[in-house]
Amino acid sequence: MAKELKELTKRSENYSQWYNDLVVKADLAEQSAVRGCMVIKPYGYAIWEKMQRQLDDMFKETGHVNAYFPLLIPKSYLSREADHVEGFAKECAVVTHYRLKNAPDGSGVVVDPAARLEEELIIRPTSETIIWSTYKNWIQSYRDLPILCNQWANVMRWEMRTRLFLRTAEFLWQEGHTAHATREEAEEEAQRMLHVYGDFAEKYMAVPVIKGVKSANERFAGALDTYTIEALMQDGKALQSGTSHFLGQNFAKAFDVQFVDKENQLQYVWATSWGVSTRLMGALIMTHSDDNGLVLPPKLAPIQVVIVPIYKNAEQLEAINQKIEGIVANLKAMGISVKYDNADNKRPGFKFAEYELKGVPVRLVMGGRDLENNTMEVMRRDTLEKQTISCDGIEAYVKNLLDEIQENIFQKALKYRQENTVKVDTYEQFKEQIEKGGFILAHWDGTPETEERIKEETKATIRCIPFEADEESLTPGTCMVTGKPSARRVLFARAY
RNA sequence: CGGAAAGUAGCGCAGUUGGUAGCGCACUACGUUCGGGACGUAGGGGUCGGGCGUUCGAGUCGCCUCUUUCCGACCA
Repeated sequence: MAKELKELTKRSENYSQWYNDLVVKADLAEQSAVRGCMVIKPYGYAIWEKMQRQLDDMFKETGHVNAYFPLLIPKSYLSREADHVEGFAKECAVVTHYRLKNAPDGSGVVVDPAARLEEELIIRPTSETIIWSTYKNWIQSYRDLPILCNQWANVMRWEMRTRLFLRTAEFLWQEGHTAHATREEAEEEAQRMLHVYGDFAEKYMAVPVIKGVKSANERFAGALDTYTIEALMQDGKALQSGTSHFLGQNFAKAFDVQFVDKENQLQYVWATSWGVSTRLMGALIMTHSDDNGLVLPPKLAPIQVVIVPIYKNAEQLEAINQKIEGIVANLKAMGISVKYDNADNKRPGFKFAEYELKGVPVRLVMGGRDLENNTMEVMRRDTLEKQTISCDGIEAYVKNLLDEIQENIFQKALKYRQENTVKVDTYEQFKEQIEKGGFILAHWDGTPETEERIKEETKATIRCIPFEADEESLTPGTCMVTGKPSARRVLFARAY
């Protein structure tokens, strides 16, 4: 194995170090000079674009449209909704001035003290407030409802500790903000979007997720209910991968958004918001990767197939080029993104290692032997298995293999999660089990106090109250901590 | 904002009792190679985070300062 990969493996005892190295070495992203921010590099961004496109299609299919709202939010807006103010992190970037001037001593530019803003502007940490202040003007009658808008944007939260893709000061996301005439419709919307996220995670990212509702402690500030998808990473920690909130009438009341219903009565509208971010990239990386690097699901891989020639001289390369040309064209015609890397400045072994690091699902190799035999070597990234097969019909074989890889990595992740999800009945067992990582299903008395105590003593939180559960989990029991009655088991884990 | 550590070439690091900076990777040129990150030869690149001090002399010692990383609190 190559030196650099050995280094990567050696460090894998420290998962977070391994993760960071992987992100950097696979050329996905790097730390920016700006505190806590990241530079998403072209290869990483290509993955994000694929995710974005797919999600956007799914939003459109469910009747949503895109819009865009301002980056800057007047400070007073953030004071409107009481719970939102109380619960939301105050770590925000604040704009106080609107002009620079040349420093009198010629040392560069300084902030012009005369250009102080009367009201400070906040760089959006999320857009509920600015959007609801806008919706107020869009909504008069029940005929104006529902409003089903989504925004692709960047947001900023001045996080104390950051990690590439998982928690950065600035991140890319989409936030859906909808307005409805009835409570039922809004609740339905919040759940619908959670299922869209769940489908996306499982069918495209090949990341199995548990869908459920958050406990009061973990709920979004200002929401009546927060629905979540929770994924289990390979180090046994949970990652909240997407959330959908039923906001009730809280924001409508805070921003005075009312409509006239069919009976000519004035009503406050019902709201939802939902979002996923570049954190999904973190989930993708941490769910599938191994010590050779990234493993990408074929449906999101920017390069699905890479072809590497092995040759001794220019004539041989020319012969291989000609042979490959047709195969590349056929693969492309089938909608497969393929890269033929016949660059002369890297040796084959280098290319192999590099594309493995980048998680390309399938590698095809043609050398002198293959040229004579009309064969190619096929390697699949998920299992690293190699096979030599005939060039005739290789396109169909590859197409099929991509589907198989997509399914296989999902099953592998699902198996891992199943093996690392256990039920415990006593607090002692719980404390022991939580050290091993993984999901724990346990009974809880439903009080924030007990939840808080568990968090303090074990660092574990209630990830969600799952929608789907086996019969035993839905049978009442007693809280593992207090012994009080519990309606059902809930999902615990340590989380990112 | 509390606790710990680190700043020396693009990256990762070494640098002894103070004597004027080195290694690996990467980079450039040429040649030989090419079925799992090639090798040889020859090159280019740093006034050691910043400031002050001690000293004939500071990467090394002292003080101050800045920055970053890690562990906590906060969070998609």
